[in-house]
Amino acid sequence: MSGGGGGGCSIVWFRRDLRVEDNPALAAGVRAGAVVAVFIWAPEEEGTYHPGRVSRWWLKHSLAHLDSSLRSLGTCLITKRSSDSLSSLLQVVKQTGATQLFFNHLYGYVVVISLIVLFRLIIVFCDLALLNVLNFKKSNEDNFAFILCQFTVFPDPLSLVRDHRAKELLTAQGVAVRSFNADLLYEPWDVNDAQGHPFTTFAAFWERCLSMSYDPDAPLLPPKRIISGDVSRCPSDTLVFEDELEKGSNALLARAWSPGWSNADKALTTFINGPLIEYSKNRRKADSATTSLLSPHLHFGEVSVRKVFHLVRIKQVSWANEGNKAGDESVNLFLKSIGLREYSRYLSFNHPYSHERPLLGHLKFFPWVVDEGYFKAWRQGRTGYPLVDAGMRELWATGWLHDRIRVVVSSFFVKVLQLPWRWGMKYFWDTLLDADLESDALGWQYISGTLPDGREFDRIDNPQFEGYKFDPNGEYVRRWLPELSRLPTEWIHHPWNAPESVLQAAGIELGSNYPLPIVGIDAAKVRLQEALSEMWQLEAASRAAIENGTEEGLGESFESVPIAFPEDIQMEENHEPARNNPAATTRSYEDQMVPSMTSSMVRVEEEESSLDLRNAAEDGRAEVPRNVNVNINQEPRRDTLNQGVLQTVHNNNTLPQFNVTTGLANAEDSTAESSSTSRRERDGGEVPVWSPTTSSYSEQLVSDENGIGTSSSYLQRHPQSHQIINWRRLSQTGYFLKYWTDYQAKTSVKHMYMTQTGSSEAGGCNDA
DNA sequence: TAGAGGTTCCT
DNA sequence: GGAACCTCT
Repeated sequence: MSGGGGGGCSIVWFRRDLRVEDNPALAAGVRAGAVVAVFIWAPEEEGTYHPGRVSRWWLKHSLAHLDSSLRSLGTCLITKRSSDSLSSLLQVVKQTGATQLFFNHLYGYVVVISLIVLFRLIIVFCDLALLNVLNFKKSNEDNFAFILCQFTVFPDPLSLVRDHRAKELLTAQGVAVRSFNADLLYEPWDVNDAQGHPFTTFAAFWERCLSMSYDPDAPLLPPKRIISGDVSRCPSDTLVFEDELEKGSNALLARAWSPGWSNADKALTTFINGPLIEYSKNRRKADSATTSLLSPHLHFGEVSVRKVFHLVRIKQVSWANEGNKAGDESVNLFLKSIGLREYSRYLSFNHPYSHERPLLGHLKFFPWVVDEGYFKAWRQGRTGYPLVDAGMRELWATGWLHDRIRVVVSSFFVKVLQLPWRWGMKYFWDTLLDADLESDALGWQYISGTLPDGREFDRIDNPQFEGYKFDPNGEYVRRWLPELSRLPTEWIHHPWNAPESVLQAAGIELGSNYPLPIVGIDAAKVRLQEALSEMWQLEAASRAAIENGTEEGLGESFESVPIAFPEDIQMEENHEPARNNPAATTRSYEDQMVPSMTSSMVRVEEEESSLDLRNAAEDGRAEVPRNVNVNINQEPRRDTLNQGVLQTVHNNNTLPQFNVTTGLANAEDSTAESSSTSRRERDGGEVPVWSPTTSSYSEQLVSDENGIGTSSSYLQRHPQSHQIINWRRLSQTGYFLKYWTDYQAKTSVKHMYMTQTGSSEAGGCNDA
């Protein structure tokens, strides 16, 4: 391996580390000599989770900022448009004569799937073939075409695996590759319990992180100067991050946000010297001004989490010396949110499929309400619950939401509306500036009760009470729901209880200019209990079938009846619902359009912005059908699908995935007549099937004595059927999961990365 | 001081 | 909804 700067240049591959400060890969490149900085834009590789409009807007500006910083240091950012990062990387190697590649780790999910149904079939029929393929690969065969093929068709459990393939491929081409941890305080494999096992609850995980025997690496300074590699034969592609339709909406984002690493740095300083000290006191406020607003910067790696950690800890020490208890508490609380981000990566490392697959087995039997009217009302902030609606309007308008409000709106989504959680996650993904697959998956699974330490599913938070908790004076609601702006605080979070005279005085006509509650909370509670009973019943039936040996596969198929992702269900009201056209691949961006910024973001006159918002709500999107707003307490109509599902459970099916497909077709037929028809299905979200066809999974579920639980109370209430997936077992079950475990064991991913990282350079290739 | 009762927080 | 933490008697 060539070291030092004497030979060819180094490529520094930027991904989600768009900064020059505390960037170990860049620092290594600079140490090694001449540098070619590269960013490859390959959104297709992200499959369903390719970046939404607001994320793309951020990326565009962040890259421009990075390029400008690199230019001032002596080089520039080469950008490439690609459908395949690896081949683009190889191309850059050839064009620049690079002999080294440096990049920083990603730990997240990589999903390379677009034709999900097709993929199901591939899995069913090609299991063995893929196994052979893997063996082939493991034999160290250096076959570029094969790896590329695998790369584009195969859903990687982890970015680490993808990166490892890049490393293998480039090493075979004579390029020395090194990667670094730049995204986490501690590598996921370094944080284990006393037995050396990964933690399965956040509190224990974070406690361990904070008591590690060594501190996270101190942040690196930016390079003083960068010697540019020869890029004369390596032209940049022009990257297009927004179309004409999106530009108008995006222009408004710039009034509130400043992407770019040095702006991130400013935001960090501002926060530490300002809101941080009152972070604990203000944590119950829905107001964004009390938060760090760092999340989009962190997502794109514009600021290093280690720098955040160090600066905040320094502040904590100084406050501790002053005896400032509130400051100390605030820091702990803020660091906890940093810890949650760490934990999301930790989970995705240890449990690669948690963005698609509930970690607890029972939820796959939950009969989700598949109602596009509900979904639309939620998206548009027209559910009739002011706090929820205000949150959804803020999200829609600004691409951002306070963490508390995220919990409120997503909890409402799952528990009250009982819409498939993956729909909501996908919508967040498309609309949040800080959309982050790992964090969002953690959040939604927490809400959906699928984490061992998450909320119980059978608990419904009442948005009215939450409203008075997080927005006691109604300011937040009034800011985002101008139609309620004149309603007294007493009624602001439950206008449906307000006397007619009060409503009249406030200019509110419920069901007309503001909806009645879309679902009554009491009705939702009843409905949720029914749904849970049904879930346990189905789960028990499935288990019985498995024990009888009549049903081998279903227990493993976590997605028995798929529900299309919302992007597949076209969101516009003026289109036929996509259930009539599930294969439609056209994407609707309408729901991502930002109609207006409002006062909280742009600090313009309240009245003007309110008008904007109102206009936007009425013009920018199709109206929510009136009937959606007035059917309070109305039970969504059930169709016969569930009977079919039950039959499916009892039937002897050797290919459960086909049931899946059939179930989808049936569902489409049964609901084709009306877009406002409600129906229930057993699970949420169209999920690519990497569920195995082997039978070991279910047995492990049943027989596992080491299973981890949800909160014990919940378990106690459902001892009869609560089978919990053991996470260690989970990671060993299923074809792909098995693949990952094998991968970890046989290629020693951990060892590989440890020996590559700068912190243990003696074990890796030398830098000279 | 044990225990009742209230409050807070929950990834 | 309930564990964990308080305050009060």
